[in-house]
Amino acid sequence: MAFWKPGTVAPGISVDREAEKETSESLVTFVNYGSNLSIQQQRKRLPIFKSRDQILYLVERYQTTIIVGQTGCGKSTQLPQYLHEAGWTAGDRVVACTQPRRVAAITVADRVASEMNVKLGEEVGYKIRFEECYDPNLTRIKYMTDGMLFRETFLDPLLTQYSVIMIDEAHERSLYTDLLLGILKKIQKKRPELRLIISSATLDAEAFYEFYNTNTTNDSSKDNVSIISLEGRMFPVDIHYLEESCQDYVETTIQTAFDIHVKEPPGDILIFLTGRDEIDNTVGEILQRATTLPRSAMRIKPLPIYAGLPSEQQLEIFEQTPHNTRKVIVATNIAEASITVEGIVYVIDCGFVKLRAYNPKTGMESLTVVEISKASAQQRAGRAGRVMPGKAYRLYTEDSFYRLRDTSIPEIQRSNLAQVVLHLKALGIDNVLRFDFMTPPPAELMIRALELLYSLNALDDYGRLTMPLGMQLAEFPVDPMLGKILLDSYKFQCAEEMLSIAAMISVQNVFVIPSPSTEFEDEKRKFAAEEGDHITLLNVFNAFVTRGKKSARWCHQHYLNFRALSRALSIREHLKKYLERFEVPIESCGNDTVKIRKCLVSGYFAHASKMQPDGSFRSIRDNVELHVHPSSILFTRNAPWVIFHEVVSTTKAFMRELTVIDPAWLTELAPHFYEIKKTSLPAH
DNA sequence: GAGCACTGC
Repeated sequence: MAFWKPGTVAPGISVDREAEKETSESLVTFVNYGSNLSIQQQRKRLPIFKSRDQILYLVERYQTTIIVGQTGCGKSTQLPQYLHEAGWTAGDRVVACTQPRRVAAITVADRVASEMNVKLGEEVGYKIRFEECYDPNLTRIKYMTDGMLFRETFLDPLLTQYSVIMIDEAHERSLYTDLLLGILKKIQKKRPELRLIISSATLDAEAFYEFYNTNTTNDSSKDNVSIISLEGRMFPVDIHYLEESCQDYVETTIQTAFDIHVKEPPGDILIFLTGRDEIDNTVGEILQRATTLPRSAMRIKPLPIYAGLPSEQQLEIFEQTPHNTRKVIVATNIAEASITVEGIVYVIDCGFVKLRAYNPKTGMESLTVVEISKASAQQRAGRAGRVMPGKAYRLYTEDSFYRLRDTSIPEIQRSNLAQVVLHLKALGIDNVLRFDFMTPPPAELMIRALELLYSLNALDDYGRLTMPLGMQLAEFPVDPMLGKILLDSYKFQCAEEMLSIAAMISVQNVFVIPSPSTEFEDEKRKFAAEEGDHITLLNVFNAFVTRGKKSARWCHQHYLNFRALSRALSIREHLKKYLERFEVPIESCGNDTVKIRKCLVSGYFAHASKMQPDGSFRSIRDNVELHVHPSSILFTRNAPWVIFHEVVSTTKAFMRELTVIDPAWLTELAPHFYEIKKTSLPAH
C-alpha cells in the first residue's frame, strides 16, 4: 500500500511533546546509568538542568507553574529535587508529586532516592494503595498516585504539610487528576503560599493556564500563572499517512507490518489495535503468513499484549528475540502510556481506541471503538523514537488526522459520578453542580449520580450526606452500591462472604480464557453456582485461599488469573479494615446463599431485570432490553429474575455479573424504590 | 445464542 511522506522536514521533531516518559512505567525496567559520570554530573547533563534556575524563579514568583516537558527531559525526577535543594522542604514541609499510575510512583521514587543516595522510604518515599513507603517525620519528597493525594484531603482538607504539589502527567486527565485540579484551586484561595506545578502536554497547556489564572485585568504582570516549555530528548519520527482511507484496518495493519519487515532495516514494530479479538487474529495471521517468507529472510515474531493477558505472557514482550528475528508487538492502548518497550523503531497506528462511556439516561456504560485524538496519535508515534530515529505509519489520511479532536474527552465527563459526588459532599462541597471543574461534566451525569445516592439513602431530602451511612459510603473505597451491601451485610450475618464478593467484583479478568476455550469452560464449571456469578466468584475466591493455597501454579491449572486473585486478597483486607472501623459485625453465614443474595439485593435493587419469553431480559427500572453476557454462568441457564452488577453495551446491552433472585425480595428490601412499580411485579 | 480498552482509592 502507499504511504505518503509529507514534506521533507521530519515532522517527528514535534512528535510526542506531551510524552513524558522518563517515568518509565514498564513492567520490567532496564536502567542504564550509563557512563562513568557521577550521578551529579549526569543530572547536570539532563535538558531540564539548563532551566533549573528559571523554573525555581517561576515557582517562587507564581502560584502555579505549568511545565510543558518533552520526553526524557527529567522533570518527574529532577524538579522535586531542585525544590528540595532550594529549600521548599525546610521546616518539615513536603514536596508532593502525583502520578496517574502506581508503578510510576514507585519507579520514580526509587530512582530519585538512588540519585540522592538515600534509602527509599526516608527522605524520598512513595504512597500508593496497599503500599506505603515513607516516613511522616523524615520524608521530604513524596511520590504518590493522584487518587492517594485526593484521599488525603479527607484527613487534611488544606493539605497543610505540602509546600509544593506537582501534578505529573496532567494531560492524561485521569478522574482523580481532574478532581485534584479543582480542589487545589480551591485550596490556593485559602493557602496563597501553596505552589502548584502542572506538568502537561503542549496541546492543552493553555487550558491549564486559563483555569488557574485569576488575573482579570489586561495587565499580564498581575498573572499568577506561568508557562515554561522544556526541550526533550526524543529522536525524530517520520510520519507516514495513507493516501486513501482503508476499508479494513486489521488487514492493512498486517500488510504494513510485512512491508516494513521486507523493506526496512532491523528494528522492532509496535502495532496499536483496539481489543483482544483483533490482536489475537492479527498475531495468528502474521504467524500464518510468516511461513511464506523466503528462507533467507529475517524471521518475524508477533507477540500480543493487553491487560487481560496473564503476567507470564505479558512479560514475553520484554524478552530479547533470537538473532535475526524482528519482534512485532500487537497491543491495545496499554502500550500508549502504561507499558514501555525499548527497541521499537516502527509504529503502526490504526487510529482507533476502545473507550468506555457512561450514558446517564440509561445508567448504562458502553464500550465502543472511537477515533483517537491528535494527542494520542502523537503519543503513539513517539513510541518509535525512544532509541533511534523511527517511523510511524498511520492507517488514515493526513486529512483525517487534522479532523481528529485535539485531546480525548476527560474521564470525568464520561463516567458514573456517584463516587465523585459522594467525595465532594464529604469535603463539604454541597453544591456539586457548581464545583469549579476544569471541564465540568454534563449536568445529567451529576443528576443521575444524585438520584442513585438518594435511592441508597446516602443523601437526604436536602441533598446532604446522611450520617453515618452517607459519610461511610464516601470514605469507603468501593462503588456506592457495593459499599451499601457491605454496610448492610450484618443484617444477613454475611460480611465475610460479601467482603470476598466485593473484592472479586472489583478486579478484572479473573478467568484466563485460552483461544480454543473448551477446556476452560470445563474448569470454570467446577466453580459454577446455579445462583449465578457472585456466588461463583465467591467459590473461586474460597478455593484459591483453601485448596489453591494462594498459589500461582494452582491458578494456572484452573485457568485463573493469579495477579487478579492476589489483588482481590489485598482489596478484601483493605475493605475489611474499613468495616471494622465502621464497627460492622463480621460474621459468616456459611453456605446460606439466600442470605447472600438478599444482601446483594439490598444494594443492587435498582439493577433488577426480568426474563422475556424470547430469552432476552428487560430492566425493571427503565424497561430497557438487556442480554446475559456470554461470560456469565447464567448464559446457558434459565433465570426468570436477576440482579446484575453492570451493563456494558458492545454489540448489545450485556448484563455482567448476574445473580438469580426472588422478585419478592425487591419489595421486601427496597420498598421505597419499588412501591410505584409494584404492578410490574408478580403477585406473591 | 456468543464476548470482555485502561487506570485508580
